[in-house]
Amino acid sequence: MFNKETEYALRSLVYIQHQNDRNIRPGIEEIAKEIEAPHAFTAKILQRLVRLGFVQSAKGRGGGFFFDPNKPVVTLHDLIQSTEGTRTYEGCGFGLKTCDDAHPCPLHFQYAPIRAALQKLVREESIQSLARNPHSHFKAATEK
Amino acid sequence: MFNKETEYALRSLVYIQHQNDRNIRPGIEEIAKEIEAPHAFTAKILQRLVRLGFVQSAKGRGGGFFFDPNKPVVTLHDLIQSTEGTRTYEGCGFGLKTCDDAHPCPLHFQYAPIRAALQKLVREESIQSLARNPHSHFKAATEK
DNA sequence: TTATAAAAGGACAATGGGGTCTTTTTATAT
DNA sequence: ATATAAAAAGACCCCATTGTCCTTTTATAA
Repeated sequence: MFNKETEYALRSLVYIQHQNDRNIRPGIEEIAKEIEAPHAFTAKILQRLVRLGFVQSAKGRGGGFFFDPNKPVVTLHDLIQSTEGTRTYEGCGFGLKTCDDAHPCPLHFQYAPIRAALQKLVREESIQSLARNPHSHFKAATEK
Repeated sequence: MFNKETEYALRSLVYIQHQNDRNIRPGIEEIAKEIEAPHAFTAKILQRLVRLGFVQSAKGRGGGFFFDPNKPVVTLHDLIQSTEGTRTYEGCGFGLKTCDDAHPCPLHFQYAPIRAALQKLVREESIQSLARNPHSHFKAATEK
């Protein structure tokens, strides 16, 4: 569904929140290993996410990544907006600049409800909701 | 939703079928102009689609692109498989190699039904069904 | 049979995605 | 204070996507 940067960002943040909930502030090596992503690239991505304020970091001994519990949750939509953009679930499936019920592309009435469901998903789910999802057993992640 | 190549391919083929239904075999200049895509790139894409047998072409004066009415319809899934691949609607939303009901990623139960709807869409809709869709007014297409 | 109209083919180029590697900065434990 | 552990920063690289442009082949109309 999403590109590598978004996937690594998503998995990293969920892992960080998951560990934070256990009073651990994981470092980049641990994160990259656990989510099965290249560590240098993951570092770059997290660096950006820290600059954007999605997550915080502490340098030096005992440092690592962590969330400020006082900040609002980070929705998938927030995250995706900052990485690959929302074209995937906000644009016209046919690629038209203007496409709506009044001027539909040939795919419009079939695609619109799916796109709406995607939008609902990314706006309702957050790093926190995923990290605390009792139905999932997220440990390591892998991709070809 | 899809990348440029897929979008241009999709719009080109739908336009060709639409014109064929009016006994016209459009040429590359006309197609590119109508779907608002770069003509040289569109030519490259159509060249590939001809080689793959999705559509046919005639060289020389009075030439152009056309579908063989005796061939089976080209589903969106067929087309997408030949361009960007089906990762968008077949992979795990979280990027896990293995993710199913038994070993779900944190997004699995929310994403699975949407992915299934996407798969249904691309398998049920075809170039032909889109070209003949009475509810759409596809003329020109545009994208930023 | 020759000029012309069209698609096919191939070389090239810009941009962004997906990375690596090394150095620098910062914090902390000793 | 100093060695050490960590994140930050920046230079660099490869390749796929997204194109352009020029030449060649093929068909047809005149």
